[in-house]
Amino acid sequence: MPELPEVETVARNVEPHIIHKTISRCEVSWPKTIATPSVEMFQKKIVGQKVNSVSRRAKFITIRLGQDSLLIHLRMSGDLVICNQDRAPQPHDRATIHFSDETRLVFNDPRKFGRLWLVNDPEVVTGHLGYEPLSPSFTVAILAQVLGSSHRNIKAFLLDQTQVAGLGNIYTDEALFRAGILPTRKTNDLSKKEVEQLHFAIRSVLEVGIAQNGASFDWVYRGGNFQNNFMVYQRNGQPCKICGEKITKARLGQRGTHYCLNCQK
DNA sequence: AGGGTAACCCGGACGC
DNA sequence: TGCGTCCGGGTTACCC
Repeated sequence: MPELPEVETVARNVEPHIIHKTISRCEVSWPKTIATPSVEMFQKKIVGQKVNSVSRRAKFITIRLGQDSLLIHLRMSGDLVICNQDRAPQPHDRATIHFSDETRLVFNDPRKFGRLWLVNDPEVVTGHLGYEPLSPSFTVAILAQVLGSSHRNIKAFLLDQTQVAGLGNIYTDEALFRAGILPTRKTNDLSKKEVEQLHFAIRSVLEVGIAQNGASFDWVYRGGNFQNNFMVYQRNGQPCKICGEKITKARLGQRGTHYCLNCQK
């Protein structure tokens, strides 16, 4: 095996390092609720299985194995690290999957919010999810349809993974700003033009976020550079980058919600 | 159906 | 310096 640099990675960078490899061993060091089914079953069943493919569904990473599928949700602070056997264990390593060629896939997660599943059918985990916003099937007409069938405020709707899947608090606030829509608006009260703007905003915000490898705030919430593109998120009290008005932060649906009262209607 | 709340976590920021 | 308290990310459970 050639020299393998340690890679702090995002999902789409994992595949080339693990594809077609066979799992020889698995350690889970935080045995409370991290793994489904039980940690014991997880560790036992995963050994001997070969990686067939790596894909993504909303915020879930799906690794199809010979027999089962391994699903990973990083939540906020989770990280996947590809390394060789020389890497010393780190303080927040929660699970380590060893491959027969001595390389490893380490799940590191300071906040212990991330989750792992080993299931026969990935739909058991992801079956409840709504539309994939970057999929061609997610059209303006589809968005208009799901918005029309709900009576909630748009902020809560966008966070609901069973409707449109994959937006978290940051991307919801950023998408609503870019669409010029206040987070308190009702889903079934948006004009045709606003739905079009929202559809475009959801996609572009995710595309930029993915291109930037996500956002970093500090050493825990670390990733890429999307924070440089924040228009409203965590900018409360600061001037709007478009109109100069102070960005407002309010509590909506138990979540910090950031918006510009001038740019968003 | 929608909304509100609590729980799960813990490093960091803040106040005293 | 040191200690206590609160925050926030995503999700589920549960209640009204």
